[in-house]
Amino acid sequence: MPGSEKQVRVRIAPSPTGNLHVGTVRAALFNELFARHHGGSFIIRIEDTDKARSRPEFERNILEGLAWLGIEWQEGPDKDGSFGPYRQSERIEHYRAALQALLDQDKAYYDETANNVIRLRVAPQEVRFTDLIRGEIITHTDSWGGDFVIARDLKDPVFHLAVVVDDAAQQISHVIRGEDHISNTARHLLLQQALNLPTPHYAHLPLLLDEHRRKLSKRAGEVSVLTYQQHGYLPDALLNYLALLGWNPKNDQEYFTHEELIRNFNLPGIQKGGAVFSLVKLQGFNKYYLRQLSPPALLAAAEPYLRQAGIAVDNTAYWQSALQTEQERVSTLQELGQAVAFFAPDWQGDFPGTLLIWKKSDRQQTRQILEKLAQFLETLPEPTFTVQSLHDEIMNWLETEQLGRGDTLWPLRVALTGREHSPGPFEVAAVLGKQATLQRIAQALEKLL
RNA sequence: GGCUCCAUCGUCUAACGGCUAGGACGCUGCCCUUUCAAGGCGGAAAUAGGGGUUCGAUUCCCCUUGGAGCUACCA
Repeated sequence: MPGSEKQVRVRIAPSPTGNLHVGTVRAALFNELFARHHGGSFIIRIEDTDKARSRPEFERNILEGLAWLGIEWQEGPDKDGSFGPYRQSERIEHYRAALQALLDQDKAYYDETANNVIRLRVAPQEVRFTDLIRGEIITHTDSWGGDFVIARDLKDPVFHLAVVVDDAAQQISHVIRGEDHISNTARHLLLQQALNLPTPHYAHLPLLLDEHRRKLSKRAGEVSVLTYQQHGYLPDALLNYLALLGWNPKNDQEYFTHEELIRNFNLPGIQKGGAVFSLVKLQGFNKYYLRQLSPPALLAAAEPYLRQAGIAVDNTAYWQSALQTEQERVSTLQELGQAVAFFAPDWQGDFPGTLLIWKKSDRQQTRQILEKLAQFLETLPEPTFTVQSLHDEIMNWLETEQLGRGDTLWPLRVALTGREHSPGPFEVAAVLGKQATLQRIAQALEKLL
């Protein structure tokens, strides 16, 4: 078309028949990135024409999940624009009018042989359109049998009719949706022709696949965003990972902020083949984003998970330091909450005494060393309880006492943490402070009697 | 079955028709080291097969094979 470029308006049209799905998130993300890259609008339209399965709590879950991820929309059921309403259940009049027009012009008819549903008349023909990602796609109407159902009755339209009417009414310029809709597109084109409506551009995204390379579905497991939220994945990590599933910037960059994604996003960077959703790789991203958090941000993010692990955060500085010792060692906030449990002031070291004994040592020797170490630590002033000073002091002491590192540091670490694997003893002791450190060593000694 | 889409390491992917096919995650060897991580330095790992076109195909065309999606009065 000559003249000014049409305003970019895109949408996602989730049906509120389940909690927010990662596939929906990725479609939402790609639409949002496309809109913002082109200075356009991103719209959320709730497709609740399936009255039996649609539920308001699912709509809420979808909207809250997208907001949690930092995906922004300009118009939606909770954000009025000039193209509302944004729930199909509230747009029945539009569909009724369209259906009536089709019936009046004899472009559609009541099918008396099948429950009196309304069908669109379709002359046998080839339907073609240009997909922005795949190029020209040609379908013959014979392949699905021609006339197709567009409504159960005047007030009960089927998805095909509703999308076409709404996309036109809301001036959608680009329909960016899952590959599973490719075969529906021909029907939508036919409907647009019958209703004299414009045809938007279409771009069909590759599917998200499970480990068996089948379409990611609820049955396949962890597809609900809520689950990832509960497990302690960071929104930025999920967003970054999802953006790279089926799209890439044509270079080696892996980590993107939301703004960088907006700047770099384009349709040619979208892949044609389906992409397997890998929890392992998502964990890698989450680990990376976890490491980027400042101590206050880390505490803020981790607090719900600490509470979940039975930890009351009464001392901000203490818990910030405690979290830092595990920050690089875990991949989710949930793991983090469990990992720092031993820092609780009222921790009762519930571990077997044998765990205190280093592989080349024995019970008696371990006891003697811990006793001596406690006496030595007793002489250190409180300000010495920093990672660096403790390291220097204890290492020096080991040398003068002619003691082995493993023989000493392993039991110390276990005495303080009760764990086979944990942060180093200096890090932990520095957080605990002198008093708690000595107390835990004393507690451990009792296990060696 | 019919229709449609797709095809580079295990996975996500890069490579104007032109270097030893690059990166990331994972796996793995060594170093570091009190454990586990982290970190440093290495390694294994891919163009599905067959025909063309071309001086030259990962790249373009065809066939085969394989996979997926759709095939609802669900969206």
